[in-house]
Amino acid sequence: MPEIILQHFYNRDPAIVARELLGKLLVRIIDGIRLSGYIVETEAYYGPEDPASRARRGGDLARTMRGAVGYTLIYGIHRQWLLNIVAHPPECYGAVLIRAIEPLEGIEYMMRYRGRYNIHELTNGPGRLTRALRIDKSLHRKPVFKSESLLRIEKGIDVDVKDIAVSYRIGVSKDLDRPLRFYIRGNKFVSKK
DNA sequence: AGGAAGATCTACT
DNA sequence: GTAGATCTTCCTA
Repeated sequence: MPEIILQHFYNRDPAIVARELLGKLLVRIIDGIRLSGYIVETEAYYGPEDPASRARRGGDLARTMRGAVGYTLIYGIHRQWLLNIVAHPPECYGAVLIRAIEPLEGIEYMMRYRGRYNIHELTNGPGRLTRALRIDKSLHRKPVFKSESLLRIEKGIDVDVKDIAVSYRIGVSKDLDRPLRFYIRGNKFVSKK
């Protein structure tokens, strides 16, 4: 039986959650088919004090980032959907962006749907993985800690601390002074070295 | 009602 | 390496 990750896992600092999400299994059920992949790259985002955070702009995204943890936060940019998980201590803002996964189940389905047949180009980027897993705005604000969710996070593999690499975030024009991107060193499915 | 910004991806040179 | 595609969201008037 697959083991779901419980809600309290997300009730911590987003950087901690981002690091510990590495190796977890992202599972998507679509048309009764199970698609999945190990999370191999994440980024942590904070509240309005974070120049790269969507919380800065207010509105629904900011409210969601301060709302219940363990829920999806999905927003569009440049015609793609980006998947985040709300994660923060009580009364704070925070979310973790899922940037890349290593495909495990349903690889053929993902290839057909995305029209890409090179496995290394299937899910190595935040916009790419949402397309491969058919994730869109209809999955916004849904719990990933329930075993019946169509998009959820399950226990995956243990990642050794020494295999975790850290860098500054990618694609942001103004970053914080501390590196908030986490990825599995040497993994072939990470979006960038 | 309009405008601007943006946590990207792809194709082409 | 870089330009351009093309969409959602929020802010201002």
